[in-house]
This record gives sequence, structure tokens and C-alpha cells, in this order.
Amino acid sequence: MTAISPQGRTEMLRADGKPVRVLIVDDEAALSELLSMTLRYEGWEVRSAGDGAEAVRAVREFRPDAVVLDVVLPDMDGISVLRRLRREEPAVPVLFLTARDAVEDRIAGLTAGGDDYVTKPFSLEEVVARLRGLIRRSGASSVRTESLLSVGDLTLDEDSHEVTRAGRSIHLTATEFELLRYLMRNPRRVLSKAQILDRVWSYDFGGQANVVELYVSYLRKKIDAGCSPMIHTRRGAGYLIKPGE
Amino acid sequence: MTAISPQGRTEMLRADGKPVRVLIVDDEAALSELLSMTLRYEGWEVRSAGDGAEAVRAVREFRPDAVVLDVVLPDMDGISVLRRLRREEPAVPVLFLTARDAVEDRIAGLTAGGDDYVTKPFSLEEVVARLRGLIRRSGASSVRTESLLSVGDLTLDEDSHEVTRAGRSIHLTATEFELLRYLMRNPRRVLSKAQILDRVWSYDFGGQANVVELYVSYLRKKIDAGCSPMIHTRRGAGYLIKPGE
DNA sequence: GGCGTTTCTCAGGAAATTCACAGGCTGGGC
DNA sequence: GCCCAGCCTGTGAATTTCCTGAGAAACGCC
Repeated sequence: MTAISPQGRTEMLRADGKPVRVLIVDDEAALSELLSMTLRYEGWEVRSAGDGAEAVRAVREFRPDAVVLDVVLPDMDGISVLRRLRREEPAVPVLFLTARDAVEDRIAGLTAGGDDYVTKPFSLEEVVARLRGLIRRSGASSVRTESLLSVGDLTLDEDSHEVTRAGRSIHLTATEFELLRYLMRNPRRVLSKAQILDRVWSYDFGGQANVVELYVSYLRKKIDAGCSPMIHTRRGAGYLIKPGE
Repeated sequence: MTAISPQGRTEMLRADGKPVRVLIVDDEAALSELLSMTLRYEGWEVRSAGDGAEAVRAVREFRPDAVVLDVVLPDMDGISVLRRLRREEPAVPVLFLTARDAVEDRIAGLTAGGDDYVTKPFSLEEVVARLRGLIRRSGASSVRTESLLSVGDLTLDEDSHEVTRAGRSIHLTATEFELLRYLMRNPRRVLSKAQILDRVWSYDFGGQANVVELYVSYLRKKIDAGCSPMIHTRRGAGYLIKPGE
């Protein structure tokens, strides 16, 4: 089930019409808060736990639709936490947070089911998208939300990562894809370069703000080439996407 | 929920019909005062805190709908304050105030979800607009306010920054946009050049007062061209906007 | 380890915007 | 009808903002 909020953003709802519930299990307060705030803003109900014991308690009481689990925790490792979570709630999908070098072999074993993972440092856009995907596939929301975003004759499939303009398939790199997705999830809304940077680039990105300009430029070459432009610059304010003409 | 005040200004109200509450956290007394006065005049309830400890206390008692947070504070840096605020009130949206050059290092990673920031020196119009946006999207006011302002056949969308007159789209620069927004938020009310300067230009603007005349002139060329004029001069008093005829 | 791809920095140039200045215009008091 | 403060607006220059090519560095895939 999806609902269009007054601001025009699409919200994810559960079968009973209540907001989706997410449990965040992470001992780094800063990260945990960053995620909480972001997910709340997505319209979800969030609860967070700082260690494994708390997580198990929370999953029992809170009955989340999905769990974000940092695999490095102070009192138990992620695997034990996972095991105990699963004992409580076998079907709940889990999004693992992991360091880049804490290689894929371990994670691969964990994510065998419907689970997924992102590596630190991640972008908020990525976490939100993965979570949406997990929840969508888990069937927590009764009416399946579409994975297809569209603005005018431009479409973007969040599952297959396929992008088309006027039926024509377009190849995008990972960053280009995330930028376009963020724009398309906020059509007709001006997004500042700072907002884009905070959302699409990873939280520890320390580079120049003009990467945003650069990637907008890349996108335009691929998206708006030969067509009426959909990506618009609002000088001094930011960028927005809207149907051509 | 919006209400039209007796003077014709639109006010923002919370679900319970009470005014919106804003907490200002800033150690520069002058700036803090300026903001307080401005926000009170907007019809909001304002409380201010000069340091982090006070801020934490205030957020606990006052339960603000939004926080304005200067990231440079005497006793704690903005990040710690933010963290402690969030522990008290996880969902409260924050508007960060920051120096222009400090932007790129630290702010990334702070702004999550609905948060936003403005760089010093800012214009009051900008701060108010951002705050309104933050509160509007956070859901503090039960009936969400529209992002669309309209006076006669003139409309201004604060989200898309789109302006139309009689259905015809009009391109405005950033300053023109802010000036028009200020006028349109105060329809049928005479605004003096001094008021406009104080509100639309940044607080450290040191230029000639006749920029206001200049920008009114620009606006007229774009807004009132060929139509019955909506922007009127009250000689010796100021300007006002009202529907044509 | 090599090679193509992707990400990002840097810097030059183009374009839009902001603003000062100054001369012209106007309304209203006399 | 005259005058002047107050207002309007054309011109142009400084500044800001944005766009984009070139190339270095990092990454990922055999």
C-alpha cells in the first residue's frame, strides 16, 4: 500500500494502514541517530537498540517490519544477534551494515534469505532504498508498492535498476542512478546541492560540492540528450526534475 | 493547519490549534534577538538558549516543533548539542546556522531526514521560509499547509520555486523570488522599503537602499507586464501587492 | 596484474545575477 | 502651474554561480 502524502511524497504503509516499523541496531550513537531521523522522515516508525540484548527485547515488543543491524556490536556479534532475532521473528528481513573490508563471504552467508546489506560508509539514499526494497519484497505492505518511478516519459526501476527515456534504455553508473532516483522521488521540488550531497553521497564524503554539478551534467547528457530537458537548474537554489514542456 | 489572522497574514498552527514552538540555540545575543523577534512576529512561540546545556533543558521543558541551531557554540560544539537534543526529542527537525565556509566539512552527516541549514549571513525571509518548510514537512501541524501562495491570478510555489501569472510561467532570480514571496505572504499590506531590506536582504547587507526599488522594478516587468498591475507604490510608505482591478 | 570503468578534482570559460550610479519621471504640496 | 522629494529604470561592471573538458586516482573485473 502506498499513500501520497500532502507534500507529494509517497509513503509506505503496512497492511493495517499503520506506518512501517523499523528497528535499528547499532552502537554508534551518531550513525543510529542519523538513520533514525532519516527513516522517521520517510514516515516510518523507528525504534533503536544499542546492543544485542536490547535488540532482542525490542523485536519482541516492537514487532518491526524490518531490522537494520550493524554487524559489529559490543556484546554479541551480528550473527548471534541475528540468530536470536530470528528465533523471535523468523520472517523479519534484515539490512546489515558492514565495514567495506569485512568482506562479502561472511555477509553472503547471512543474506542467504531475503536479507540485504550495505557497506559503510553508505549514503542515506542507499539505505532507504534497500530498506524499501526489503519491505516491499517481504510483503509487509499488503498492496505491493511499485518499484517503478516515473516522471513524464522517464522511468526508473528500483529493483532492476533499469532506466528508460521514451522507451529507450539508458545505462547509468551507480552514482548517477542514485542521484536520479533522489530527484525522481522528489519531482517538482527544488533540491539544493547540499541536500543532494547529504542524501546521495556517503555521510563521510569530504569532497567538493561541485561533484553534484558534475553528476547533474552527466545525467543531462544521458537523460536529456535530444529531448526536452527534464532536469532544471534553479540558480542559487538547486535542481529539480519535472516532465518536459 | 493555517489560519488567516486579522491582518491578513497566514499563520501556521499546530494540530492542537496552539502556535508553533521554535527553540533558538545561539550564543550570539544579537543574532538570537533578531531571530526571536522575527519568529515571534510570525506568530510562533519562541524560546532561546545560549549554550548547549540550556538547550537540552529547554527542549525537555518546551518541547519545540523545530530547533534553530548555530553550529558554533561556546560550551559544546554543535554536534554534541544536536546529539543530546535528539536523545530528548528524536524527531524534532533542526535548522542549522553555519558560516559559509564551514559548510562542506561538518554539515554533511549532520543533516538527516528533514533537516536543513542556512549559511550566514542569511536573510530573515530565508530562515522563516526554511523553518516553515521544515515544520510543514515534519507533520507538526496536522493539516499540512500548502506550499502554494496565491494572490489573484498570481501563484508562487515554495517547493518548485515556480511562479505563474494567469497560468503563464515566469522566471525569477533568487532575490526576485524572495521579494515576491515576502510581498505575497503579506498581501494588501504596505511594506516599507526598510522592512523589505531587513527581511529579504541578508542582515549584513551594506548597500544602497534603492536596491529595493530596483528589484520592485524588475518584478513589475515580469509580473505586471501587460496585465493590470498588482504591485503598487504607496509614496512615502512602501509597496504592497493585491489582486488586480 | 592489467585494463576498462567510475569517481572525483581542478580550472577555464560562459552565463546569469546582483548592484551602484545617474539621469529621467511623477505626484502632490504650494 | 511649479518644484522637489521620492521613485523609476537604463547602463554597465563586478561578482557569483554554473557548466564542462581533461586528467588523476580508485575501483572492479577478469
